[in-house]
Amino acid sequence: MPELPEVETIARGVKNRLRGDRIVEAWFGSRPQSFKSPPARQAKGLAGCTILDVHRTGKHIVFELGAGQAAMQPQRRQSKSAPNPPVAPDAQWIVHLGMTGRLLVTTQDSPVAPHTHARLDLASGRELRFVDPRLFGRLEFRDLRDGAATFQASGAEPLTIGAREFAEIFHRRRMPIKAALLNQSLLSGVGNIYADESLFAAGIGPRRRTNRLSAAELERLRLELRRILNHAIRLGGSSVSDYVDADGERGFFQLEHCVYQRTGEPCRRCQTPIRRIELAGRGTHYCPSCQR
DNA sequence: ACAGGCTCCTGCAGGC
DNA sequence: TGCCTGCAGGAGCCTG
Repeated sequence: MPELPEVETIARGVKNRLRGDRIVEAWFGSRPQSFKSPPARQAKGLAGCTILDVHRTGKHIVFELGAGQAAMQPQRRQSKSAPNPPVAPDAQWIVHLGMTGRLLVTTQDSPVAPHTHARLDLASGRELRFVDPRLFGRLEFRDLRDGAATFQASGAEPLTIGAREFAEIFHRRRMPIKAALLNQSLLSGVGNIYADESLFAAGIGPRRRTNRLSAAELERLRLELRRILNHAIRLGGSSVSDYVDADGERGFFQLEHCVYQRTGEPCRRCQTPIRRIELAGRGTHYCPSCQR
């Protein structure tokens, strides 16, 4: 299940492979759940666009697109020396992987996997495919020339948020801290794994109400969350090619979880069995001794 | 405005 | 061996 570190790694991998390539034609399937904007409009908008950049915002992968040939010119002029200057995009394609969504870069003749909901034919002869068995992922196209707003995450960015803003966000709420970490309108990108792991690292019980946490505890949580996310990004980086190319989720779960899905196993710090409860509708794992 | 619960969807693990 | 049940979860929506 891709959270911030996985999405960051995938976005980097896709960017390295596809930047500068052009979408010749796009095909969309017939599962309406997958499409945040109408599939016919997405296909029409994507056709002919050049992929200028790919990056992560929250758990979303954002493709910055240039319409037609004009977008390629600045890249050609600059190709050898300095990095390309930023080019204002004409459109964006926004991919949310949900739980089971994957982006695959394949050749055009490779067999189409079940649950493939979108295929983009590329000028390089390759194909970018969106595969998503559980249909929790979403695809959206925004034509910025039509006045659509640039995509923005609803919550703050966990890797860069400062101490004051972090404290302000959580201090006003009364919900359990675990629920708050999962709330994407507060922080964007944290999912179940990293919520549990960061709370363990910070020594905070998942049921604690956010407004009852001390300033020191909130700051500890902010720093541990950032540390764990960055650590996971470093681990994920090594396996991006496997993931994007073919079948591998291999490598993405190298991260040594301390609590997540370790119910009943001994805490790595104090040997107390890890406990599992349900909180905010999610399985929640914690050490009853280390987390207060 | 906020908190919390429900729902979507399918693959897989575990039990009988 | 094969079927059935329950579980996994991101985020939008609904209710209190």
